[in-house]
This record gives sequence, C-alpha cells and structure tokens, in this order.
Amino acid sequence: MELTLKKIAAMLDVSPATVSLALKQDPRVAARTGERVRTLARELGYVPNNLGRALQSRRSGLVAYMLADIAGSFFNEILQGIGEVATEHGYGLMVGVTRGCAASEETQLRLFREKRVDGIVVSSGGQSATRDQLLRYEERGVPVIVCSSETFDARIPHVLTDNEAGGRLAAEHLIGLGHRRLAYFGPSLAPCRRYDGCAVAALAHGLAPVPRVASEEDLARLLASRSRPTGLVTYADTFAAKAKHVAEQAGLRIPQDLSVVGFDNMWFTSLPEFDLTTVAQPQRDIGRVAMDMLLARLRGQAAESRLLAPSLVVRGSTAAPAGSRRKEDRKSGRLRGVRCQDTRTSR
Amino acid sequence: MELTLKKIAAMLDVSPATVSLALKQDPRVAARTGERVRTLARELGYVPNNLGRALQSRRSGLVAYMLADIAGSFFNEILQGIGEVATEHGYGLMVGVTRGCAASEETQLRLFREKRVDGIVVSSGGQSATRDQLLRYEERGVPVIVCSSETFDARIPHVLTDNEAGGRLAAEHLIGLGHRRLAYFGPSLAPCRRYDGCAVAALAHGLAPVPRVASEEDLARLLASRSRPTGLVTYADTFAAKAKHVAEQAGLRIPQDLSVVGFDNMWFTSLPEFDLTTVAQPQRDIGRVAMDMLLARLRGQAAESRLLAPSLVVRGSTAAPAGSRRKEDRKSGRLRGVRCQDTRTSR
DNA sequence: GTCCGGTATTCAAACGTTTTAATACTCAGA
DNA sequence: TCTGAGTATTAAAACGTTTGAATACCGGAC
Repeated sequence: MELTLKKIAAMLDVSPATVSLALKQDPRVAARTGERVRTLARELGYVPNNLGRALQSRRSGLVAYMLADIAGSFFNEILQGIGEVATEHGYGLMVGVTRGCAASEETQLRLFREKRVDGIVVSSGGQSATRDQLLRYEERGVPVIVCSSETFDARIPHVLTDNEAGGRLAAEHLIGLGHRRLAYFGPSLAPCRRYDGCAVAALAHGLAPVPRVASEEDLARLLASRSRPTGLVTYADTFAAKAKHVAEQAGLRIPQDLSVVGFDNMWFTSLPEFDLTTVAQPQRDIGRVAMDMLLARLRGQAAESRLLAPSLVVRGSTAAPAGSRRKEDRKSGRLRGVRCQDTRTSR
Repeated sequence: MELTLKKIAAMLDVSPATVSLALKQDPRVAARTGERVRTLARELGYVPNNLGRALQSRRSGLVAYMLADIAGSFFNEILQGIGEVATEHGYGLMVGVTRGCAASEETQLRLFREKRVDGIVVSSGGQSATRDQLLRYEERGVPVIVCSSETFDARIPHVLTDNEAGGRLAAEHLIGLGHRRLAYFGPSLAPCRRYDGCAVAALAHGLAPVPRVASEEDLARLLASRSRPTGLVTYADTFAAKAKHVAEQAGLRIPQDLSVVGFDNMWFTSLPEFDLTTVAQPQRDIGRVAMDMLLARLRGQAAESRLLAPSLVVRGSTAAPAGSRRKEDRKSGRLRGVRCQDTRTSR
C-alpha cells in the first residue's frame, strides 16, 4: 500500500541498500544508479518512513515542548519560535499542554518518553516531581532546556528575558523623563528581578528607595499619600491596567499625574484606551534560542544559559512629571514609539 | 542501555512474546506469569518504545495540529482542547505552526507524513495547494478534520462556532434591550455568517435592514447620520474596540448613546476600560470536539461536521437606548454578566 | 589462466515491537 | 501406553530503515 524503500528497490531491480544509500547521496553508489533512484523516488513522491529510520538510528527526530495551559498568547509565541527552528532542522515538534500540576506534567513526560523524543523544552515545570523526572531524562541522554523560567539544576540550561534589565529599562525611562519618585506594583512582595532592576536604577541615579506594593488597596493608599510617586513600574501589563484603573478612581490622570510602565507588551496595550508604555519581551526569540540550544545539545555540544534583552515600547502612558522644569527637551527628543517594534498582526 | 521488552524477557527467562502479551493482559498468558512480568516491568519503570510498536502496527500514535502563527490566544485555546483529548487517549500531539502560506503549510504536511501521523486537525489551510494535499492524506487513509474554518470538501468534516447563531445572539440581545436601529461593523462586505445572523434577527423582529460598514470612516459617517444606529454588532472584539474609539471621537457615550457588542470574548474585553458585551466562542470545546471527531474517524467511524453554540457575555457596553420608554424592566431583569462564563486566568 | 585493485552492488543483521502459527506440556480418559 | 483436549509458551516473521562487511564484476598486468 504505502510506498516504501523496498518497493522502489524492487521496481528498479536493485537492493534496498542501494536505494537507501542513493537517497542520501552516498558516494558509494554509481552516479547513474543514484540518479535513477532519486528520479523515481521524486516522481513517486516517496517520503521515507521515519518510524523505521528512527528505530534503526535511535533518533526519533521529534522534540517536545511542555507548556502550561495559561491564557494569553505569551507561550504561544514562544511555541512559534521553537516550531520555526525545529522545522528548519527537520525535527517534528510534539507539544504537551499541562495544567501546571504534577500529575499532568508526569503524563506528558511519559508520553514524550513513549514517543522517544530526542529532546525537551519545558516552560511548565514547577513541580518538584517533574524536576526529578527531567533530571532523569538528562541522565538518559535526553537533553532538556528550561524556557522562560529560572532553571532548577545546574545541568539544565535555560533561556529567558533579562528581567532585571527590563525593570531597569522601565525605571530609567521614567528617570530620563524627570521622575524622581518611583514605585513598583507587582503580584507579591517575594524577590523579583524586575523589581530589583528598578531598584538598582533608582539607586544609581540617586533616587530614594522604590516602594513596592502588591495589592490594589496598598496601591491606592500609596497614590493618596503626600509623597506619592509620579512614576509607576509594574510587573506586567495586567498590573498596569489595574493600576491605571486605581489611579483614575483616585482622580489621577495618566500620564499627567502618573506615568505607568507595563511589562510584556501584550496585545491590548496598543489600544488607544491604554496606549501603554511597556517593556517587551522577545518571546519568539526566546523560543528560537531555546530550540537552538536544544539542537546544539543534540549535536553533543554544550549549551550556555542565556538571558535575552527586553526592549522598551514607548507609548502615551508615560510623560515628564507635572512640576518638571527640566527635561522637557528629553520628552520631545524621545519620540513616542521610538523603540517600538510593533509588528503584531491581529486575528 | 535502554530498557526493552527483550531485556525484561531475558531477565525472567521467558520469550519476548510472553512479555508482550503479558503487558497487554492477554488471557493467553498464565495469571502467575503475567503478574511476574507486570511487576518487574513496573519496578523497572519500563516504558514501551513506540517506534517499534508503531512500525509493527502501522499506527504512530501521533496526531497533528496545523495552525497559523496568528497572535492572540484563540488557537492556543483550541490547541489546549485538542491536547487534552489527545492525551486522554494516549495520542501524542505534533503541532505545525505555519505562516499561513502554502510553502510552510506544505513543509509541515511533509513533516507530518514523515513522522507518519495517524490523523490531522487543521486550522491553517487556506491555500489550494494545501487543500489538495489534505485530500491526498484522506485518500491515503489519514483522516483530516477542519477546525474553526469552513471546510472545502464534503469528505472532510469540520467543527466551528455557529457564527450565524452568534450574530443572532448579539442582535437579539440588543433588540431585547429595546434597540430598533442596529448596524454591523466588520472587516469587509463579503458574505459573513455573523452578519447574516444579525440580519435575520432584525428581520424576524420587524426591524429595518441592518446597514453594514467595513471601515472606520464609513462607521464614523454612519454614526453621524440622522438615523444613526443605537446598537452596533461587530465582527470581533478588535472591531468593537475600534468602534468604541470612533464613537467616542464622535462624542457618543457607550452605552448611553451607542450599545456595542463584540465577538470572541478576548481577554481585554473584561477590563474596566472596555467592559464589553461580547459573544464568546467555545474555543476549548472546539478543540475537544475536533479531536473527538478525529478519534472517531481513527476508529473507522464516520464523523459529522458540527457547529458549536456561542454564548453571550453581557457586560457594560450595552444598555437600553436613551429614548426607550418600554423595556426598562427588561434591562434590570437581565443582570450584567448573567450568561457570563468568565473563567479566565491571566498570565 | 590467475591474480590484483578498484568500483558497484548486495547481504544480513539490527533496531523494538506484535502476532500468527506452531510447539511443549499436563492431565483425563480409554 | 496412547489419544485428545486444553493450556501455556515460544519461534519466527514482519514492519521500514540503516550500515559494516562481504561479494560480484571488470579490465588489465603478469
């Protein structure tokens, strides 16, 4: 039924070995024979059966990407990057969508193992059971790359956005506009590189320490205080959106009374209602780099962990603070959207 | 190195055949032997090598999903639905991210063929070359399901949202609120089921024909006209966002002067800045149903094309029209968010 | 006629499973 | 002791490919 190498061999009255060699241009087969084989294969639309090949070569030609089923397009774009590179190199891409829980992660890893994937990129790997599993994969010779998350073992390289640089970028943008009182709004008060970057920048420019809030109530309180900040850095665009709301409830206008910087450059931030200055992560590149690293390891090379630089997308939610005498030049000098790399398509 | 069935056989001093049969609980092997085999296999963490199995059974245990690399989380959620069901049935899921062009679609299909996927779900399949390819897959016995797109051949079943019902839902919501003059804003004037549904509802309730615009200019003109609509149905949330902007530019308030209904229930619509009433598509279910259909076909059964019902998410962008005497009861009767199924998590 | 060196091709085993048909064993009954 | 009927196990082939070793062929030199 299906066209196989053997059948081609039979048609041309040569051995399967000859066909196999001819198809991979092995110099051992005579030029004339090789040509004959390749022509027929092309005409008949022969596609080698990877199952046979894989069985023999111990390489399935599949790589896997495990991600959690989180709404939003963030991992989607990473997936695209991974997919592009995988395809360019002839690898098939399996995905395992987990619910972020150890059980479904285990199910996926088991499936990957059954299918004998050659390597794994993982974005969903919080659970410690999962981590053990992944280390076991490494030991078995299946390389793993952690993507968009800190790694948990020195043997496993990772790639993600340089979050500290992102925080710094946001803070420095505000500082450059003349702001002297910054604050930070994020999901929790736990250690956070984005906040660290922000704090470092403030320190470097001689500003007061940057206060940090983790709830809308605390944010409202902060914005109502005498020494309220004029510039707000947030952990994510979603927090920036919340902050905008809180600020407006408090009668503050954006950007006149408060400049707000988001993080992630999510789709909605470019809508006129938000027009949000934000730190963009290079999702697609993260995916591409992750896959590049995986390919390197599949070739037997080592792969270094990497941090990728974020970039600032300047929009209308940031401006010089109200009372600022200086820096008006700055403001007009740095055009809106200057560093913008808005090349999204909408659905 | 890797643990194989043969090695287990050797350890227990039985034949590979016995082990194979024992592992699949075949009644032919003695209960005692079977138990011995299964115990050892479990202890050693044996995972069968799918490559060998697939080669023998002519079933790779892989299905593929081909989607275009469109921003937004729409296909992402479909992917999740597909992934869930695939995993539940032990299938591995390959994805092929295309750029929507025939060339990359062909590349992906070729890769799928190499890996010998058992079936394919496709959301990206506009190109006619791709369509030919897909028909060829069908002929070769690899079933195809078209997902979230009209099908192009009677042999290939498809599943998507009932767009006409969606349009009807939106229009009837507005009509129920007391609106008598509706309009529709979409990407083009080409035939469109969402518009059809809207038009049908208007007709059924004795309203005037629903005018239709496809550009912001035309929309602005329409909103400035004497007989301007009080209710606007849009093709997608993105158009609703544009419409909101256009309306506000024209000095119209939402919802007092203009009620707007979106389509898709994208993430940003729930933000207070938009608070958009919208028609939600059941993306996840679309994915699940698509995979269910594929599984049915893999079992040799036929699969019927299906339309899935959308649902209305009522938020603050719709209200009774300004001059409406009647229906005030209606308005308060139908609470905000009544039919809402907002269970999103944010990243 | 034999032997050589080289080139072109093929053999055969292997990869890890599945499965059909065959074999070995055991116990009853005659 | 033989037959027959189960029951439990196994041998062997097959799936489609790869690959190192072996073979076949050929023209020329001795």
